[in-house]
Amino acid sequence: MSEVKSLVLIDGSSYLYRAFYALPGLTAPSGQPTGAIYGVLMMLHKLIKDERPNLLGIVFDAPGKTFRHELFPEYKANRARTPEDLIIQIEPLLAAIENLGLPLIRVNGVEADDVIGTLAKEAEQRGMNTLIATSDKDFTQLVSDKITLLDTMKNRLTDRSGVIEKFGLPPEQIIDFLTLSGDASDNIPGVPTVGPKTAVKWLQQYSSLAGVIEHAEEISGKVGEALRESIPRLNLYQQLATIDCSLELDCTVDDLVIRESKDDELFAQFKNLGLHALIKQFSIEEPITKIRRDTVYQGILTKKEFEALLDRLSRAEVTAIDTETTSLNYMQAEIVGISVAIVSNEAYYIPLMHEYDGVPNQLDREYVLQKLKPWLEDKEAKKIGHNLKYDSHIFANHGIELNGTDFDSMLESYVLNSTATRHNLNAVAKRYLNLDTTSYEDVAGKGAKQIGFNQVSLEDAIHYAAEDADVSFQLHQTLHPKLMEINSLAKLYTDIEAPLLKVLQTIERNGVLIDESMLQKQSDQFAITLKELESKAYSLAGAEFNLNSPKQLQEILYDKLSLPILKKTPKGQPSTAESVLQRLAEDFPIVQTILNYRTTAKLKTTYTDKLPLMVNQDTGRVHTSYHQAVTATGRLSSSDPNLQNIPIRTVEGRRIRQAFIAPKGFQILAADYSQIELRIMAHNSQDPGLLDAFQAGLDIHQATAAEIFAVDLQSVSAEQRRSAKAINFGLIYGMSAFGLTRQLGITRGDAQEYIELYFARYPKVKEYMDAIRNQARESGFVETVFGRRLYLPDIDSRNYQRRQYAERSAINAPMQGTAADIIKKAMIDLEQRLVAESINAKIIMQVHDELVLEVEDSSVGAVSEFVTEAMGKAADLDVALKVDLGVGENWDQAH
DNA sequence: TTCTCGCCGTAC
DNA sequence: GACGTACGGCGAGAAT
Repeated sequence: MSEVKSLVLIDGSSYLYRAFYALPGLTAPSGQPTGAIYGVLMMLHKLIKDERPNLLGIVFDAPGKTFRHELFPEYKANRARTPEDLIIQIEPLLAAIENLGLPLIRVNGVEADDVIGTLAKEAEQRGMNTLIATSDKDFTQLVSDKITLLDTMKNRLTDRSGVIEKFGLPPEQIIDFLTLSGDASDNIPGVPTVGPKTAVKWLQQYSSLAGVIEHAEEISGKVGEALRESIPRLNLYQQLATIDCSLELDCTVDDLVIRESKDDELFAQFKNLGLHALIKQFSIEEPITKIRRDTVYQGILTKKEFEALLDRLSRAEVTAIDTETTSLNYMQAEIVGISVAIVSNEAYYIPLMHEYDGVPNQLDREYVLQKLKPWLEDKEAKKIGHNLKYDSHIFANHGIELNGTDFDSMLESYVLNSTATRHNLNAVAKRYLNLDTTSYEDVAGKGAKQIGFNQVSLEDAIHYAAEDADVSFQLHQTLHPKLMEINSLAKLYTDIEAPLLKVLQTIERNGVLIDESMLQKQSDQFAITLKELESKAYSLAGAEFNLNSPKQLQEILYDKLSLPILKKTPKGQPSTAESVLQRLAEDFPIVQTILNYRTTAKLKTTYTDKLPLMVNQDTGRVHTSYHQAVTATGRLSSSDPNLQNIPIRTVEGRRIRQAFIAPKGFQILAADYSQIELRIMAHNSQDPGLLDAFQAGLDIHQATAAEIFAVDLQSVSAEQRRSAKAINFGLIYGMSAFGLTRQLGITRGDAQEYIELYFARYPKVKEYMDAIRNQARESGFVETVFGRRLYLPDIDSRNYQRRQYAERSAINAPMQGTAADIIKKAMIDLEQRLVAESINAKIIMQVHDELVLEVEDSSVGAVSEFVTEAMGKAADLDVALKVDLGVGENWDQAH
C-alpha cells in the first residue's frame, strides 16, 4: 500500500516579515535582535508538528535582480528598505534551519514565488498533495485539486472553492485579475482606477484578459478609456503577475527530505541567542562534553577491603562522603550504602542494603557503622560532601552524630555565587568542572518506574555513588580556594554558613509539635463554610462553576456577568486576583462571596488539611526542611511543609498558629527583630533622621509620617501612618511611584510627591540608593554588611525591564541579605549557648526575622535573656537591634 | 497517568 | 507594564 506523499512548501520571506513585526522586543544577551528568528522557527515547528509532511522545502528570496526587474525597472521599487534589525537576523536564521536538517532553498536571481511554483507543479504532476504556507495572495493562482494554501497566522486553508469564495474568481483567472487590478506591494499599476471590484466584474463577463481586451471598446466611461489606454502595457503586467513554474532547478521534490538535525550546533546557537524556549520546543539535548577521565570507582565487599579503607580514612587529611538511602525524607531514610573519596578520581562505595536477585554478599550494616562511628563523629576528621545536612540526618537515624562537616560543596557554591540558579551536585559539577555526572534518574529511573536505591544493581550503584563522592571532593578542591581568595566570602562561609548547617540540622530534627485534632476540627468547619459559600456563589452567578478555577471564574465574572475589567494578567487574561476583586466587591456581592471562598479554601487546603499529613508518626512532630542554598539574598527557605508562610494577618489564619504547641511542661517562646531591614537601611545610609528616630525608640512609621506630612508626632493620623508605612516598605523593595500608587490607591502625582518628600526629609537615603546602584554597575554585584555578594548581571542589560529589576534587587538585597546574615549569626550563637548551659530549650523554627523556641517552663526567664542577647548582639550596627519577645502555650499566644 | 505552566495567595 | 524574597495548591493542557 503506497500512501500519497505530501509536500509542504514554505514562503520563508512571508514568515520572516510576519515574525519580525510580531515580535519586535526580543533580543539575545548580546543585544542581537532575535524576534524574527524565534518567530519563524516557532512557526516552522508548529507547522511540521501539525502537518507531518514527508517532504518539506523552505524557500527564501535570494539577493539580486530577477527577470521581473529586467522587464520592468519599477518592479517593487516602492518597497521600503529592509530594516537593519531584520537583515542581521537572516544569516543566523538560515544557519538554524540548516542545522535543523530542514531543506532550505535559495536561488540567486530567482524569486521565491517562482521556486515554489515550479516545485509545486512538479509535485502535482507526480500526484502529490502540496501545501504552500504563505500569506501572499499571489499564490492563489497556483491552487488546484492538489495544491492548497495555508495561512499559518490565521490558521486558514485556501483550496479552489476558497479562492472562489474570496475573489469571486477561480484560480486560473487570478493572473488576469492581478494584471487588471494591479499590485501595490509589487508596484505593478494595473489599469488605473480599476480595483478588485471592476476586475472581477469584467473577468466574470468576458472570462479572460484576452476577452476583456477584445471587448474594450464596449466599455464606456472613464474606466473604459483607462482600459483602452493601458492595453499596450497589459501583456507586460501579465508576465509580471505570473508565477513562473518552469524554472530549471538544481533540485527536485525528491531532494526535499528532512535530514537529521545537528543538535550540538543548535544548542550552542540557541543558547548564544538566549532562545531557550527553542531548545525546549525542538527537544534539543544539551551536548555531552564528557571529559575522559581515568577514574577508579570500586565497591567494598569484604572485611579486608573495608579495614584497609578504614585505615586510609583515619589518616586522610580530608574525605568526601556521601550516603545512599531509601528515602528523600530525612527523618525516615535508612542507609543503603556509603561512598567515600580521599583523592581525585578515586572513590569507594560500601553497599550495605542492596536487595535484588543475585545481589553479591555485602558487609553487615551494623558492623560497618560501628566501625566507622568514631571516625564519623571525630570533629578533627574533616569531611567534604554535597549537602551534608542531609547525610547528618541519615547518620543520626542510625545513632551517629556526623562531625567535622566543615566543607559542604553545595554551600561553597552558594557563597561564591548565590544567583547561579541551582546548587545541586550535577549543576555545580557542570558549572565548575564541566562534568556531566550520572543523574539519579540514570540509575534509578524516574516517575512511576523509579526504583529504590536498594534495588539498583551494584554495578550502577558503585558508579553513581562513588562518582558523587568523587565529584564533591573535586568541587571542594576547586571552590574552596576560590572562597579563600576573597576574605569576606571566606569569613561568611567559615563563620556563618558552615556552622549553621549543624544548627539547622538540629532545628529540623527538633521538629514542631502540632495539635492535629485542632487542625482537623478547623478543616471540618472550613468544609461547611465552603459548601455554604459555594452554593451562594452559584445562585448569585446563576450557574455552577469551579470556584477554584481562575479561568472559569474569569468567564463567569467578565463574560457572563460583564463586570468591568480593571486589570489583566501578564498573559492578557482579565485578572481575578485579590486586589482586583477587592475593588469590585462593594458593587457586586458575588465578588465578596468569591473572596471569602478563596481565603477559606486557601487556609483549608494549604494549612489545616496539609499540616496533619506532614506529622511524623514516630515523633508526633512536623519536620520541615530548611534550604540553605536557595535564595539569591541569603535568606533561608523552608519546604515540606513551608513553615515560613503560616498565616498571621487574619483572625481565622491565626487560629492555625494556635495548633503549633509546646508539650506539657513547656512554653513556646517567639522572638523577632523589630524593623530590622529599616534599621539596616539607617546604618547603611547613615541618614541622621532615620538614625535619630531609631535612637529615640520611636514608632518608625509614625516618625516617617510626621516628617513627610510635616506634623507633630502626636498629630499623625492613622491614614498618614498607613501611607508612611507603605513608603517605608516600598523603600526596602526599590519602590517606584507606580507601585506606591497601587498600594495606597492614590494618584501617581501624589505618590511621586510622597516619594520626593521622603527623599527630601531623608536625603542620605537617596544618596545611598544612588550609590548602591552605581556600585552594582561598576562591580557587577552588591554586598551585605558581612560581605555576602549578590551578582547582578542584568544591571547593564539593554532590556529596560531587566535592568530595572536588577536595580530594585540592588536596593533590596543588601538589606534583606544583611538581615539574613544577622539572624543566622544569632542562631549559631544561641544554639551554642543552649548547649553550653545545658538548658532544656530547643530552637524549633526560623521565619526570616523571627526565632521560635520550645522552652521548659522553669527556664523561660533564663532563655528569654539568652535569646534577647544573642539576637541583639548578632551585629554591631550604628542602630541598636531591637528584639520583641513573647511566650505562650502556642505560637499565636507567643506573639 | 504524570508533568509543566500560569495564576493566585500565604509569609517576611 | 508591577515594590524585594520565597513555597505550594489548583486547574488546564501537554506529554506519555
